[in-house]
Amino acid sequence: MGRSPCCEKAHTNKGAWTKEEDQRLIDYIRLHGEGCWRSLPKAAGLLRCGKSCRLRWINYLRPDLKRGNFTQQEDELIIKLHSLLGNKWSLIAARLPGRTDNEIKNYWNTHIKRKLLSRGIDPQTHRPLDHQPTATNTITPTQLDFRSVPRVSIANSSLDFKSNEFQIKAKAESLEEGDSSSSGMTTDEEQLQQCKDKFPRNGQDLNLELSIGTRSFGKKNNSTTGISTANSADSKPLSHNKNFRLPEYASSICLCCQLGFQASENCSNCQNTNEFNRYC
DNA sequence: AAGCAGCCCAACCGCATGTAA
DNA sequence: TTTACATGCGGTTGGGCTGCT
Repeated sequence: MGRSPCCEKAHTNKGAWTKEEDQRLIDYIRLHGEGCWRSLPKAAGLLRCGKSCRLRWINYLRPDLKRGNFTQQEDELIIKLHSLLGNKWSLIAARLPGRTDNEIKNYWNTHIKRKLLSRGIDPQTHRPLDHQPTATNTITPTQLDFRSVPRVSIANSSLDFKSNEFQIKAKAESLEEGDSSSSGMTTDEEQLQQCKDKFPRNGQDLNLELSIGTRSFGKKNNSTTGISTANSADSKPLSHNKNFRLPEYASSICLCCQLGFQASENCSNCQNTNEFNRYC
């Protein structure tokens, strides 16, 4: 079954946005807020498709965007997050205040990939380039199908999906407590140790507690996984809900804080509850 | 100065997912 | 339960910019 186009393509502009179009979009959203992207172009007098308007707003016009170069801290945080989440750019962006998924994706492809390759690290697997995969290797983030699991959490460095269909074992905690110098260290443990060496903790312990939310905060519990969705609020887009406030769990899952990111003391995600900030 | 190649990034496209009817 | 629609995500593209010859 083919899908109908999202808009009437014959009468829409494409390509770069003009200043006038930008201003129209900004003015409209200031007056009416985000949401209902399909009808927005017509209402705002723009000859653009709704998706294009949404993208332009999210990636370029939003007032809370941080422009300019990525800092060294952001670089390292992106690398850490990518090693955990894979190409889940929206999840990564949710943990970098003021950065968009598109921006991070571009930055990854143009800078960080090269940087990791120069360090002799495979950007996809975060393993040494000469590493030969074995049958017992743990699953890399990019192999995870997050969509099949509505909400998962990585707590205490270990988790199971769907009754042991597969398992990730990140042993940072046990390494922390155990004797890493022992000759009995496994290959994975060695790699984790290397990873720990590569990413100094800025004086704090690395806590891998991580929760991954779906786009909408649905009402249902997932009985097959036994993992409940985050809240029971209205599942409409956040901007549609005038009573929207940051979910209660948000501060508990702020990964930039959990990772010991130095700037976390001032993490705007944890403090700011306006609707432009996504949960972090 | 002109031509070329490579890089960067804004924008597009197709697909997946959630939801309302 | 099914279907159509709206939205969001990730991969890809292409035009502009920059540096090199």
